[in-house]
This record gives sequence, C-alpha cells and structure tokens, in this order.
Amino acid sequence: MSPRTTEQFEEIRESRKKQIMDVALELFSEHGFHQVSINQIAKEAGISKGLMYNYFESKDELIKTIIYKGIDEMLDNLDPDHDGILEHHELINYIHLTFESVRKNQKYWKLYFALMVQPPVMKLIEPHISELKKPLASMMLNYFEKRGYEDPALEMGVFSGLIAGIIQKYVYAPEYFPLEKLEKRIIEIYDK
Amino acid sequence: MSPRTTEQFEEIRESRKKQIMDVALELFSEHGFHQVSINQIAKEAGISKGLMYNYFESKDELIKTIIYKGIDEMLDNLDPDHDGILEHHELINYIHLTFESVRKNQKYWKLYFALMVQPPVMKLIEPHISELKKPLASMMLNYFEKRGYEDPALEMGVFSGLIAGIIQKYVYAPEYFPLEKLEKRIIEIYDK
Amino acid sequence: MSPRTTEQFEEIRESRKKQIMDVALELFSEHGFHQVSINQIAKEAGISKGLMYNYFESKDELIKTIIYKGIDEMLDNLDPDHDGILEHHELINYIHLTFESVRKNQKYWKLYFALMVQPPVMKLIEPHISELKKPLASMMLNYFEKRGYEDPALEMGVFSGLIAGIIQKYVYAPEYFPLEKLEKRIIEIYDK
Amino acid sequence: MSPRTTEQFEEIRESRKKQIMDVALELFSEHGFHQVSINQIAKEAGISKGLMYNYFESKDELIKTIIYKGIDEMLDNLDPDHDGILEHHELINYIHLTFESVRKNQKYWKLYFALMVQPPVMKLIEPHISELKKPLASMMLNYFEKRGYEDPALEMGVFSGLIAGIIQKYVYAPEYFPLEKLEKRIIEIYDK
DNA sequence: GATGAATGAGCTTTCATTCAT
DNA sequence: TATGAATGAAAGCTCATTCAT
Repeated sequence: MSPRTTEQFEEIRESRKKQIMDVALELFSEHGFHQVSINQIAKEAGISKGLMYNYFESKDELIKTIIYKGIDEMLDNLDPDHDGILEHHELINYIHLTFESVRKNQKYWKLYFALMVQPPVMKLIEPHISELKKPLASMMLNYFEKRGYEDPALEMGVFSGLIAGIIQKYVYAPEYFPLEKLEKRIIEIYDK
Repeated sequence: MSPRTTEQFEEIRESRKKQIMDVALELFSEHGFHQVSINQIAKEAGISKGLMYNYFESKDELIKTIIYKGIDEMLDNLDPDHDGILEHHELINYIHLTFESVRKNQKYWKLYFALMVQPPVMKLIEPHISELKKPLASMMLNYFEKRGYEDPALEMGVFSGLIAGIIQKYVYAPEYFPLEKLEKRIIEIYDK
Repeated sequence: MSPRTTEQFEEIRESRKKQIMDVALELFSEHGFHQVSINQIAKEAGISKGLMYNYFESKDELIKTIIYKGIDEMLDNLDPDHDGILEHHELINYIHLTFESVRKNQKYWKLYFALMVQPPVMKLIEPHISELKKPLASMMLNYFEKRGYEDPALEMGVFSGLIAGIIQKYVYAPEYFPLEKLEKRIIEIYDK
Repeated sequence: MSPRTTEQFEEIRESRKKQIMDVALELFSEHGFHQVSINQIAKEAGISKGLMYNYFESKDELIKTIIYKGIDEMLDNLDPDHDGILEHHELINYIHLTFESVRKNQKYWKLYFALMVQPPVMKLIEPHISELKKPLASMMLNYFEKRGYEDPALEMGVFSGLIAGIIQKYVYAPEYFPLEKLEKRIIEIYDK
C-alpha cells in the first residue's frame, strides 16, 4: 500500500539493468551486435521493448556500458601494487589473471574481440579504451626495458599480440585451445 | 563491328566482377559489412543496383566470394614444394610470405579479421576455411614434432596465435606495429 | 498535527493544478504541444508522471483546461457593462484590453494561436469557443450596424482579422511589432 | 524490352514527386503535420512506405519542399516589374494576387499558417522564409514612406497583420469569410 | 496521495531484393 | 545487358497511459 522507497526503486533499477546487460551480452556474443535486435533482447529478458529505453538510452549506450564495465573489472583485477612499476612477478601474475578472466568471462571476451574489429563500434569505444590502456602500456615498456630487451616497444607488440591472438582463438574455438597449457607455456616463455 | 565472342563477354564479365569486389572490399574494410549498402557499392563501382545482382546473387555471396578468393590466393602463395612436408626453411618462408601478404593486402586482412569474429559470417564461411586449413595444420604438427617440441599441438596454437594476434593488431593500428621488425623478431624466435 | 480539512486539501489540489498548468503552458508555448512530453512537464513541475494523471486525466484534457481557462479570463476582462450593447467607448476599451492581455499573457496567446490552427485541436476546442464568442459577435454586428457600415458582417471580419493578425505576428516576433504603437494606430482607425 | 531512358526515369520521378506532395499537402492541411504518418501518405498515394524515401530524404524534407515550392510560386506571382520599387497600382495588384492565390490554394495556405506557428517547424523553415521576404519588406517600407505615412514600419505591420489575419480566418472558416468582398474592402482602404 | 517501473502501439527510417521496361 | 523504381519486412526508438506498491 505504501509507496516504494527510493532504495527499493534503486534496487529494481540495478537488478533490471544487470538482467538486461546479461541477456544482451549473451546474445551479442552468440550472434553478433547487429544481428541482435532490441526486440530480441527484450523478449529474452522477459520485458517490453520500451522498458529497455528506461534503462539504456540507446542500443549503442547498452553495448558501451557492457564493454566498459568489463574493462573496468579487468583493469581492477590487473592492477598491481599501484606503484606504477611492473615487477617480474607482477607480469607473470598479469598473464595468469588475464587467462583467468578469459576462462571466467568467455562470452564477454568473445564480444569484446568481435566489437574491437568493427569499425563503427571501434570509433565509439576506442578513445576510452586507449585511455585506460595507457598506464599499463607505459609500465610494460619500462618492464621490457629493465629486462634488457633491445627494442622494448617491439617486445610489447610481440607480447600483446601473442596474448590477444591466443585469447581470440580460444574464445572462438575453446575445444582446440587448451587454455591452461597455453598459459603455462606463455609463462614459461617469459619467465626466464 | 563484328559481334563480340563469348570469350570477350566472359572477359568483360570477369573484369567487372573484380571491380565490384575491389570496391566492396575497400568499403567493407573501411566501414564494416553492415554499414555498407549495396547501393553504395554499386554507386562507387559506377553501375546500377540491379546490375550488381547480375554478378552476385546476394550481398552474402559477394562477401563470401571476396573472402574465398583472398584465402585461395594466400594458400597459393604459401604452398611449399607440395611434398606435404614442411621443412624448416619453408616455415621461415611461410612467416615471411604471410607478413608480405599482410603488407600488400592490408585491407583484405582487416576485413578478414572483422568477419571471422562475426558469428553469422563465421558460420557461413567456416566449413570451407577449416577444410583449406587442414593440410597446413597437419604439416605444422609434423614440423613441430620433428623439431622436438614436447606438445606439438600446443606449439602450433602458440605459433598461430602469435602470428594472428600481431597481424590483427597491425591492420588496425599500422603506425604502432612496425611489421618489418616484428617479422624479423618472430623469425628470430623460431629460427633457432 | 490536526488532520487537514477538506478545504485545505482542495486548496493544495488547486494550487498544484495551477502550477502544472503554468509549467505546461510555458513548455507548450515554447516548443509546441507534440514536442513536450508528460514526463517533461512532470519533471519541470517537480512531481511524478503518475501524479499528473491524478490532476488531469489526459494530455488532451490538460491542454483543453489551459485554453479554456485563458478564454474565460479574457472574456471576463472584456465583458462590458453586461447590457448586451457595445457602445463606442466600449469597443475602444475592448481593443485596449485585448492588447493589454496580449502584453501580459504573451505565452498564452502564442500557444492559443498555435493550437487554433491545429486541425485536431481545433475540433476538440472549437465548439466551446464559438459558443463563447457568439454574444460578442452579435454585439459587434449591432455596433457596426449602428455606426452606419454598409456591411457589418464584413466589417467585423476586417476588424477581427486585423486584431488577430497583429497579435499573432506580435507573439512570434515581439521585437518587430511595437504593440503600444499598433494599439494606438488601430484605435485611431476605429475612433473616428 | 529496351531499358528506360533517362528522360523516362526523370518523368516518372517528377510525376511521383508531385503526386506525393499533393497527397501530403492535402493530408497535412486537413489533419496537421504531426497527425499524419508517412504510412498514411504512402497508402493514400498508393505507394509503399519505402518509396517515399526514394523521393524525399525525410518527413521534414517533404514538408520543407512543399512549403518552399508554395512560397516560390507566390513570390513569382507577386513579383512586380522588378525595378525594386512598389508603385501604388502594384500594391493594389499585390493585394489582389494574394487573395487570388489564397482562393486557388486554400489547402496550401491552411498548411502554411498551421506550420508557421509550430515552433519546431518554424525553426526549420524560418531562415529561408525571412530571406525571401526581405526585398518585399523593403519595397513596402519605401512605399509607405512615399505615401506620406508618419511611421512606415508601423503601417507595414498593420497592413501585413490585416492581410495575414484575414487570410488565416478565411482558410479555417471559408463560409464565414467572403473573400471577394474582403478583398474589395481592403483595396478600398488602401486605395485612397 | 505519490512514485516511477512497465507496457505496447505507433512512429520514422533503412535496405536487400525484385522487376518492368 | 542495364536501369532505378518499387517493395516490404524489420529496425531503433518514443511516449501517453496504467498500475503495483
């Protein structure tokens, strides 16, 4: 009888938002961003099309929110001891955590790679992404420099290409890419 | 004055087809498959929408043709001495030729990666692709086995992930990925 | 502490209604009826969407109420000595009061003119309006007849067209239409 | 069998465009711009919704084209001997031609007045309109100055208000506004 | 009384594809 | 062969209105 409190509304909003994002991630990841209509998402989430727009301003905003949330979560995970310096064991841990994240959020990473190569989506998201990546990149450069590599920038290219390439292959064909073994192998390569 | 022969017609047809495919590749690669309409392609190619359908029976068929042609060309390039055995120098050459192809057909590779991560397109193309890749894969397995790697399948995963990851990063940000140096570095890694 | 009386509730209700109408008038006048959503009005008025429907049963009813209230107020102002006869000085006064009203309620008149030319709104409102205008019209006819005009109906058309035309131009471009001077000029025309 | 020539296509385009504009004018004028959907226009014109967009980029562009065309036609009519000076008989003729145009294109004028008071439409159209009106306005100012009016700008306000007011009342209630008589009366007023 | 979540019909617009000429 | 007019299904999105709390 008595009206809902602000907190109650807040709860409803949060849970609905999460629900929509979960469904959308699932569908986008499975069928591709353009192949999934707002209608489908709404139906799958058991709500009306209109309600979607109560929570997300547009389809673009929805995907942006999903991607950003994923990146933030990952960066949180990967954040070392915040001294801005990447120690050797931190790099090893970085590799481990990355693979861990891929194992746990396979769908997310599939979507992420699919979007990162879509020109219009990339334009939407790239600025924010590269901003987030900057500190990590600079720490890595320092790391490879300290480790005595001749061309640290190049080595970072090899490293990031290797990780990204393997992850991407994995998310599209998990059965052929034994993640645990790959992780061990990569750590082996860099842990010398 | 004399009526054109069948061959002449065929030639015209082929060159027109190629032209359409070139334009389409350019546009798809730049803006993404869904963002480019048949209308745009036709206009850019200087023909009418209707005529497009004289050459390709659908938009899907157009993209399929483009992708298949690219793969065929690449496999032609990479085909070693056809004895089904990959010698060490052939692997090194494979790396070189792959990077060479990427340098020459950057647009194609950009499109290729964009499409390979689109679930519906992958479904369209995948069967053909994996068929084509099979002999290469088996040769590689043999190669890594012969070279004494403990887990040849795993090593192939590392190898293909590394190559694919670097290429993909390159086609989206060529200025940050010095292809020549990367090629040299990778050859260095595997040439020992 | 003591429970509010019915009158107090009624007062609150009335003042809230007025507030909503003021906000709505402002917004409708500025952006047009269809461009303003119930949501906007509610937000601007500091209440919830749902509560809006406690005071007005629909958007149409809201605009109707606003318009009717405006007309009633104006007719109140313009009502002469209630003898049903329009004396010369009363006509002059009518002109003056009309311009006075326009000066004071520019927003209202802007909205009024915008709505009066909207076919569906006109259908909604017209019956009531013409009912209200009837006595005024008949008085005017008598007036122009008495003043010796050959065709009183025609003269009324000229008169009302002139007033309406000027007001309308004024509310849309006040800076170009010096209302005081125009009022004087019109009075001059009819005051001979 | 042989394909259509460019001229044939041109003809089809022109006639279709006109057909759509005619239907749209009719419907907009009768029911209002926002009340008429593209669907309705297409249905009434006996074509598909999609075809509409082959001829007009958007609903806004459609209404703009209709309005501009009408204004251009009218200004063509009203253009005197192009010496930039408005003679007395030209003003009289201007009045006549205006009323003539209203008689012939009642629907157009109804739409015109309905749109000119819609804030969002006005913003769309106003710049072009006021540009078109400038030369006419300056000629009129000169005219009233030459005729010895104390305040030419004011007189122009009265004049344009009178004409606009009468026309607008006429288009919404033709039966009550005898246009011929009104025209004569107005000419009488200014022809002294 | 008061809230805002929820609905659903309806809107404008896009675009691969067909087809008469 | 060649054109572009024509179609129609489906997309993203808006918003007056209802309703559980």
